[in-house]
Amino acid sequence: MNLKQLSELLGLSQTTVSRALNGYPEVNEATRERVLQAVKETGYRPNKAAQRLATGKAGSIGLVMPTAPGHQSDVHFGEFLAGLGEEAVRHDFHFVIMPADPDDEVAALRRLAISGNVDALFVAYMRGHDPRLAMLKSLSMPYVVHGRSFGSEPDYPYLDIDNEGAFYDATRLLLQLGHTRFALMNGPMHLDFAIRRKNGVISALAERGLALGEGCMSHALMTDEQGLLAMEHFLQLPERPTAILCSSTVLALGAIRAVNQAGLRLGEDISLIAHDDVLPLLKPESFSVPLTTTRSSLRAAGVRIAQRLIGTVKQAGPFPDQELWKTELIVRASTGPVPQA
Amino acid sequence: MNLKQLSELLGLSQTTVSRALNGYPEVNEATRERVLQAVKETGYRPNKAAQRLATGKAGSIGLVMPTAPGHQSDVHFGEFLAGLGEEAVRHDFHFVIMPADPDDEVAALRRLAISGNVDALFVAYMRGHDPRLAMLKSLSMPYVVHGRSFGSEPDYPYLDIDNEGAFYDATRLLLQLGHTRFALMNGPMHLDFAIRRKNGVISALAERGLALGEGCMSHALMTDEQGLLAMEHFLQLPERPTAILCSSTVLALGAIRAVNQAGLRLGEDISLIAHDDVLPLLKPESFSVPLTTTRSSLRAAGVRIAQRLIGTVKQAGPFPDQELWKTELIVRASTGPVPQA
DNA sequence: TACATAATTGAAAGCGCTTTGGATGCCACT
DNA sequence: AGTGGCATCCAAAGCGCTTTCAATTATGTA
Repeated sequence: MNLKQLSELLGLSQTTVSRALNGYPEVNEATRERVLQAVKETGYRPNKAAQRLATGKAGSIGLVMPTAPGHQSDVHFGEFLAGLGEEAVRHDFHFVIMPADPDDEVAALRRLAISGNVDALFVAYMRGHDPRLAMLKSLSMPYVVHGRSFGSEPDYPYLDIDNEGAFYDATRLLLQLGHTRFALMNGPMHLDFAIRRKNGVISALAERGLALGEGCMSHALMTDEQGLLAMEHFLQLPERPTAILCSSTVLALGAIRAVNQAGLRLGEDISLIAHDDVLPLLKPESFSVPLTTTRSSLRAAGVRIAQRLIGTVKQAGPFPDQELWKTELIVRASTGPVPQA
Repeated sequence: MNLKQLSELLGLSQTTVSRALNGYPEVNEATRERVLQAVKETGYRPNKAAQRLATGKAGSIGLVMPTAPGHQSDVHFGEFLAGLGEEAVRHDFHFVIMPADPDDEVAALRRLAISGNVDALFVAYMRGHDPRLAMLKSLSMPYVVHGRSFGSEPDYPYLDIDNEGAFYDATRLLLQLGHTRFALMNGPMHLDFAIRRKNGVISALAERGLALGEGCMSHALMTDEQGLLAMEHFLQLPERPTAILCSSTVLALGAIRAVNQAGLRLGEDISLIAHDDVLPLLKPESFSVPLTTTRSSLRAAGVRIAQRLIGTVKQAGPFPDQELWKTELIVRASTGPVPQA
């Protein structure tokens, strides 16, 4: 069933039917009723490809998903997607996901943009000096970046959380508790958030004349296994750190296992603060020793970015171009005063 | 830059250029070279919407993602998607994800199909007597179901793992170790896999004249928090179970925390077998007590389903319509002989 | 009653691509 | 020279929708 058939059925022109469907004012209310009724009865749905071709709008936002054999999927991706979806469903938008080899993201993004399948782009996993920014700017298609790109001019639309501030605050809390030997368990080194979190820690320490010790910084994928390994490493250090900053509750999971296995007590022998993306599968408050965290909902960020993206496509008023969300520092039981030597 | 402009630039007809690009044989090799060269220089990309309209093929597979405010995202979804993506990227396919309220999945699936945005559908989160099957059959669009629908005639294309067999085998192992008091920590009750796993457990027990005790079965979202709660409940039972079957390593995470908090030892006081979807963030072998598991890679299933879907769209030979994958039972340290009373 | 104005409706021209159904020219072959 | 076959190429017809421009009818005004 297509427009032509439907309009013949109704004895109307395609024009009028199309207008009735799209809410144009110049069509008689009675006719509109009739059309709507017929749509219900026939189950007619406009062909999106044709609509897309005619209007240039697709009602979709595009994103690339890094993937490859052996490339580990990322919990955070799914959670973020849920946020985007939550908003998209309200506007009858959908996503076009372009899977791409992690080495090929720039090209994949360009392909996606040019494909004509999407109205706007969402970009994540930002890196320092990210090469995608230049490409995006040249594209004349709306986009929003999740995160920022350290080292690039901040003249692009983004939504980020204050990673540096979060880890600065977390570090200060631990300093106030008397800790002096710190370690940072971070995400992959090239990612923007990792860079900023590191800076937050370093600058808080520097204010007290301290620094991260030798071997007290790890960069790894954020899985529990990597958390375990990193923590085991920290615990073997001659000057064992007493305060751990951790980029994810997933990492913390493994880290805490290592602490337990070493016979140490979390919150007493070792203090730990993790960043909490509010993943539904892992609640810091239900850890056996509830975790002190810096918190910011990944999902909420997804919702917000979808709002901005969809709003821009629909020309629904101006949105702030750049948003930096503060994180909350929530103190629970995994942090305590430095143990007496 | 569109086809018309490109062809004018080359002094050829759109027909010839189109053919050159799509590998038709009736175009002179020299001309084809020339065209390809021009494409490189101009950066021309065919408009997908137009291609879609003309051919009826979109190079995409569609899926609906259940989402709503308050609806928890699911780790397994992301992992599965990674598998789909891994295969899709090889064929230059992409996904169209339709977010939908969980109550609205049938309609969302239909919208997606009719939208003309996709060539094939992938369907997951199957339920008993799933209403989507009838709709899919009426659709004349290729699809593959991940899982099955208990209670429906198995006359649809699917890929499933042998959930019943897995939990049957796991239960038998525990029976052989002398356990008699069992509990099952399952996923949401309406989901097909949960039904079959339950059946596997029940039938293995029945062979020994045993059954699940009162209150020894939980159905919940597969998060660590729910695992914790369920296990706490089990441990308070007057006839405390000694053998736990668990539908996910994520649930196991919380469950084990409860075991530890109760001062019990995993693999001694309590034996536990979990189903392992091979999530990269949670490796059963790196639990402090490595987990005995039934294993089947969710990601591999994603890859396979993508193969079938894309193969069908590309008409690349026949695929088996129904696949049932065996799981592996991998014995590690979380299972041991029943403790002496 | 005559004419301007508003309210409805349609015809037809695209959107950018694929593909059908010829053309055209060149060659071998009889 | 005449014919058929082959290799190339092209014009034009869609695919299903939106939208411009124009036509028609209904309404209101002088």
